[in-house]
Order: sequence, then C-alpha cells, then structure tokens
Amino acid sequence: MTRKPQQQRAKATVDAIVQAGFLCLAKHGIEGTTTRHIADEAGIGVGSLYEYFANKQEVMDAMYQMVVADVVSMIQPLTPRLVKMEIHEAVRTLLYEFRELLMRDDARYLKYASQAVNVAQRDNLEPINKILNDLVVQYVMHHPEVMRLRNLPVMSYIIINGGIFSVIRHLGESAPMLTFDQLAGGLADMAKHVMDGEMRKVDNEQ
Amino acid sequence: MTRKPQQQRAKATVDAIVQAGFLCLAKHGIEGTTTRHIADEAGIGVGSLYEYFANKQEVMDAMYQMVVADVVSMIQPLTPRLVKMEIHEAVRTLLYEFRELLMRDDARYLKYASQAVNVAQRDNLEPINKILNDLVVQYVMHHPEVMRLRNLPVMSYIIINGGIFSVIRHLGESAPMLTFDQLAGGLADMAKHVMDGEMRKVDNEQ
Amino acid sequence: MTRKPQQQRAKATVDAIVQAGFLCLAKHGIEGTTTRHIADEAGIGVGSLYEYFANKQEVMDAMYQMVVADVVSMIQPLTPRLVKMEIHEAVRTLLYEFRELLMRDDARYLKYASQAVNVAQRDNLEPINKILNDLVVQYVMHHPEVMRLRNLPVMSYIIINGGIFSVIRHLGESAPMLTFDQLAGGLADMAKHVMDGEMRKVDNEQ
Amino acid sequence: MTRKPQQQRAKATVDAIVQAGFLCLAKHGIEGTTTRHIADEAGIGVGSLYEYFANKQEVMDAMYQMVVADVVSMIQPLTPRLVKMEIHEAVRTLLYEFRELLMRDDARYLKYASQAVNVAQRDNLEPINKILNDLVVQYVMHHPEVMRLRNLPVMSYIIINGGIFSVIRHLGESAPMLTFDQLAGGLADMAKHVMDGEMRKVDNEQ
DNA sequence: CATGAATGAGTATTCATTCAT
DNA sequence: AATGAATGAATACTCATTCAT
Repeated sequence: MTRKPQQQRAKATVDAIVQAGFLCLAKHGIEGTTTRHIADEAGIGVGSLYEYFANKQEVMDAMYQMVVADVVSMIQPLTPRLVKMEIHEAVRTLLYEFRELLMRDDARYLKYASQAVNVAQRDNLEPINKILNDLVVQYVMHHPEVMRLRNLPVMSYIIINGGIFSVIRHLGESAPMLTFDQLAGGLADMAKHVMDGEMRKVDNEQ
Repeated sequence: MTRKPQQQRAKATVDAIVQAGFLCLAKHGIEGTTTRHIADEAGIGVGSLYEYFANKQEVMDAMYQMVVADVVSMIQPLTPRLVKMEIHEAVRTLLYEFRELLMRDDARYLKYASQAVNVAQRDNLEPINKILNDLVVQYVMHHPEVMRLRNLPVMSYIIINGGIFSVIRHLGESAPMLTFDQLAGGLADMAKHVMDGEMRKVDNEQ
Repeated sequence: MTRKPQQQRAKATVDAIVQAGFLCLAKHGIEGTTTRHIADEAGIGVGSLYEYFANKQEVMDAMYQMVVADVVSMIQPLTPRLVKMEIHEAVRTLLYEFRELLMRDDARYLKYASQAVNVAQRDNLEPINKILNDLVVQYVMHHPEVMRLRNLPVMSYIIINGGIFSVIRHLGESAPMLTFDQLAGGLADMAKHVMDGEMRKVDNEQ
Repeated sequence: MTRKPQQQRAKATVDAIVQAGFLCLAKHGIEGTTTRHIADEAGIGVGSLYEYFANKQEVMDAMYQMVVADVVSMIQPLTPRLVKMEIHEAVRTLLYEFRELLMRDDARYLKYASQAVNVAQRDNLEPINKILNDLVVQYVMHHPEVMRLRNLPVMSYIIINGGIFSVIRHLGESAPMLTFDQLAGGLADMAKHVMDGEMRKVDNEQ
C-alpha cells in the first residue's frame, strides 16, 4: 500500500528515489534500469521503494512530473523579462536557459529526453504547452503589432516543437557540425524572419 | 549461425519477419514486442526467426534499414522535380510525400518513428542526411541566388530537423489543433520567410 | 547481481542449492541437470538460485569447491596417523577413507567424480594435489630411508593418479570382478613392491 | 529411416561424418558440438546426416566404436612382439604406442578421451578389456614363471587402469612436471617391481 | 539420395513485485 | 517503517529432429 510521505524523512526518501531514477537512466538506459538499481542508487532497500511508489511506472511518472515542473519553473520567472525583449533576443535567451536546464546535473534531463520513448504520443506534455502558450500570449500582449498575424498558432507550433527537438538532437550529437550558438542564433533569426515576413504579407494583403 | 536465404521460400520468410516486426511494434510498442510475437505475426516458428536473424536487435536493425531505404527512395526520384520548384512549393510537396510515406500501411513507419528510442543519438541516420543534403545542394545549384546566404547550413539543419519532428509529432497527435495542411503550409511559409529575410539581410550588409 | 547471504535464512538456501546440485547430478547426469531441477530439488524458486549464484556454472563450481574441501579435510586430520604407518597399511587406510568419502550420502561424490568432465584438464585440482604432496613429504620425513629414492615424484604421480582413478572406476562398476578389499590390498602391495624394488635398485647401483 | 550405406559414396559420407565428429569435439567441446557443426564440418547438409544416423547419439556411438576399434587394432598386431619382451620393455613399448594413438590427428582421441563423460560408467569398454586380457594371457603363456602369481588379475587391473588414466591425464596437462618418458619408464619400473615383489612373496610363502 | 528450411519444446536467465521479519 | 529474501512469469535464444522439394 502506497503511503503519502508525511514526515520529513519520508520526503527525503521519495526525492532520493526520483534522483536515483535519473542517475540510473543516464547510466543504464531505459531498458537497463531496474528497480533494484534505483533502490541501490538511492541507498535504500527495494522494499522501501515500494513503500512510496506502487510500481516502477510510478517512479518514471514522478520523474516525468519533475521534468515538467522544472521546465515550467524555469520559464515562469523568466516570462516577465522575455516578453519585454525583442523576438530575436527572447528566443535566444529562452534557448540558452533551456540548454542550461537540459545539461544540469550531468545532462540528466537531456539523457532523459533522449531516452524518453513515445515523445510524440504523450498528450500530457500539457503543462509545458500551457506555459509556452502563456508565454506567447503575454508576448503578444506586449507587442501588439504581432496580433495582426493570422498564422500565429501555426508558427508557434513549428518554432516551439522544431526548436525543442533541434536543440535536444544537437546537444546529443557526438560530433556536431554546428555550435550551439549557431543553432540558437539560427532559431532566433528564423523566428524574426517569420515575424517580419508574415507581417509584410499581412501588409500586402490589405 | 545465421543463414543467408538461398531459396525462394526463405526470402519470403525473411520479408514476412520484417513486416511482422512493424506490425508488432505498432500493436505492442517497442518494449512489449517479443520475438514470439513477431514469429507468430509472421506465421512462423520462433526458431525460423533465428535462422535468419542472429537476435532480436537484428530484426530491429532490418526494420530500420527498410525505413531508411524507403525514405531515400521516396526522395531520390522526387529530387529533379523539387529542385525546379519555388521554395514554398518544394517544401510543401516534400512534406506531403513524407506524410504519405509515414501513413502508408496503417501508419507503420509513423508508429515506428514515434517509438524509436534514442532517435537523437543515432548517428547512422546518415543515408537520410546525405540524401537531404544532396537535395539542398542541388536545389542551390538550380537557384543560384540562394548561394549568397551564409547561414544555409544552419537553416537547413533547423528546417529539416524541426520539420521532421513537427510532422511526426503532429501526425501522432490524437486531437491535433492544426490540420496537416496548415502545418505543411506553415513550414513552407517559414522556409520562404527565412530565405527572403536572410536575402534581405545580406543585401543590407553590402 | 549476486548477493552475499547475510541472513541466516539465506545461508541455508545457499547450502540447499549446492546439496540439490549433487542430487540432480546423480539423478539426471550433468547434461540433464537444469537450473529448474536444482531449484525444485532445493525447494526454492528459480529466481532464488540466481540471487546467490550468477549462473549455473557457479553452482557447479561451488560443488567442486565443496568436493575439494571435503577431500582435503578428510586427509588433513588423517596425515599424522598415516605418516607413522608402514607404507602398506598407510595406503590401505587412505583408500578406505577415500572410499568412505566417495560413498557418503548415496555416493554423491562418486557420482560427481564419474560425471565430472575434463577431470584430466582441470589444473585447479591443486588443493588436493597440495595436500597429497604434503602427505608424501611428511611421510618421507618419518621414513628417512625412503629419501634415497630418486624416482619418488614419478612413483607418487603414478600411484596417486592411478590409484584415484582405479578406485573411482571400480566403485562405479555395476558388476565388479574384484572386491574393494582386493583392489585396496593390491594398490597397497604395489606401493610396497615399488618401494622395495626401488630401494634394492639403489642398493645395487652403489 | 536410417539406411545402411551400401554404395561406395555412402561409406565415404558416413566416415566423413564420424571424422567431423572428432574435429568438432576437439574444437567446441562436447557440449558445444551440434549436429549442424558436424554436418558443416563433414561438408554435407544436416538432413544427410540423419540419412545415416538415427540421431546425434548414434554419431557419438560411432565415434566411440572407432576409438575402440583403433585401440584394438593397435594392440592386436603388436601382441606377438610384446609377449616376447621382458615386462619392462613390453610396458614401455605399449605405452609409447598408446601415446602415438592418442596424439594422432591433432590429438583427436586424447581430446575425445578427456571429454568423454562417464568414462568410469561405460561397461562396454569390453572390447578393449578383452584385447588387454588376451595380451596378459598370452604374455603369461610366454612367461610361465608368472603363472605362479595369485594376484595377477588385481595387478593387471591396477596397472592397466592406472596406467591408462595416468597417461591421459599427463598428456592433457598444460605444464607437466614429468616428461612422458619418465612416466612411461615409471610405469614400466612399477610393473617390474610388482612382478618381482610378488614373485618373491610367493617364494617366501612356500 | 540430398538438402536446407522450418520447427517448438526446452534452457538459462531476469526482474518487478510481495511479504515475513 | 524498513528491508532483503523469495518468487515465478516472462523472455531471448538453441538445437535435435522432421519433411517437402
């Protein structure tokens, strides 16, 4: 029977397990990670793991929640600053922060993301989508001229998804042909060009 | 010891196994796919599978080879036509063909791509990278004005990777908020904007 | 990952597995012995076997170690008495003790020895060789006249190896033409004759 | 259905299979030898193997028969010469011939003997026992004084079995401490000593 | 006669999960 | 609360044997 951790010690244990989960994933890959690995890495017995998580999947889920939460809490405090920036700088800033998050703690999250199966399937990327949408919305509110673009949702979708994947792929490359700065700059340029181009298109239509 | 299929019957068996591999992957997911599943689906005994493939991974590899080969042989004959098109139309055309390939046979390849772990890691996406590079190179040769862009490699990288992932993600969504046409159009627009924008930038620099 | 048995219960399990190993070898022969046989015979689940032994071979190795240890701890306490005996009696005594060990627990060790492949190859019969050499050395020290024999190493080799194999072979015969007493007496006589004969030879050479 | 080889070609095939059996045993060991290995080595298809042998065991049996036959046909023509020799020389000669047989064809028979499980059990070593008994009987007939020994059967048993095993063990040692010549000489000396000693005993008893 | 393709019962081994202490 | 011992269903893979061609 899973218990809600009520004491201080219990909370620490739960956390240790999730941390251990990331470490194991990085070490042994997703298929090579066993509950025993995780328990050992967390410095507890297997039995104890099952005191706090009903099964292995729940540990994975907790890891996922943590990734999502951390992405959200990276973007949230950043938003006020981002929305005031010009698009080019905003994109670059966000990407650099994103990279920092992915590389933190021995690239824990990058490795997680690279391993994570079914990326395409998960419909519960929602919180991240939501915060990104918020960001877009607020950005638009600070830059009223953008509001005229009809294509905004499509373009956001592409830039966001394409950007995320390009960065993950790039960071995982053993012999990258581009520097990260080139990539970030390129994505930022692209966003700028798209905005300018779309704007111009709207102007011409009228 | 793996045997090379010498008789007609044997060739058919090998093929049936790879086909069954795709089916099983779609049905049970990558972790849920067992050698017995594959053998059953192929209508053969487990032993027969091992007559032609040294282990499970080799079946997976054969599937991968087939995907790569099919992508290549989709793009190759298309190239002459694409290079003559204007960028916007070229991108849209390519994306529609790509979708057709992904959705073929009950979305066999789409499901494969969605499942494929470590997509980011695989450095042996090479044949596909190569054919896409060829396409870019030939496109440039037919559109000399593009040659002036310094940013070409970066932009190709982003559009290609971002585009592939956006499409896969979109096709896998159960409740997409965009139509495929919107997505393809968006990517095409984006490519156009980037080209125009970069061009303008180069012009201004001079 | 193999675990070291820490609790009392675990130690008993490890022992039960090794015991079961001998039983299975006797019942099904070396090729017919499966890990499941052993686990069943030990009254445990297969998984438990693998908690303490990395693989089947390790169980076999543990059995081997036990045989070696038991042979050694049969001879060791016997040595002081043997070295004081006359050669004929010493050989007979040792052989009878050896038989007792081989026949113990339903001839567990005899059956093991009969099955043991590559007996000839194993260079790690060492502990047994060592204790036997010790025995010879100590025997010589108590019987200084023997020291004159040049041939000692050769003769020991022959008597020891030939004796061991003759006894194993004899005990395994379904319809032996000799009694064990005849065999043991014969080996003892032989040792005596060899000693006397070699001694005489040395005398004549001088 | 197994067929008796009636044609010339068929006989050659049967022989090739048995030869291949020895080769495989030497290469892969007894547990690593598969019917496919044997068929491949013999240069035929698996199916063909089963045309001549009902199952794998029959191939092994044929190998065994061949070993036995070869041992017998080594000793048989040698017997007339051996019986005329003095005991010491007879033993040495026989052992050297035995070694030659064991080492022939890349130590094929030695490896077979080292691998052969259950050596001790097989009661059908008979043909070899018989020819050796014949040898002893004929030897006695040529050396009438030996007939007085009561212990003859026991001593033969020990010398023969002990001798065979000592030689096999010695030839298989990677770092032997004795030369073969020392071993053979030692066994010959031993036989001589035993005969002399027993003779003397009989003399004293009278 | 010859073959090699097909087979599937059988084997070693793993690992998430349970539970007695 | 914590643990580690026990478990057994599940999995990848092997190989003697059969049989259609």
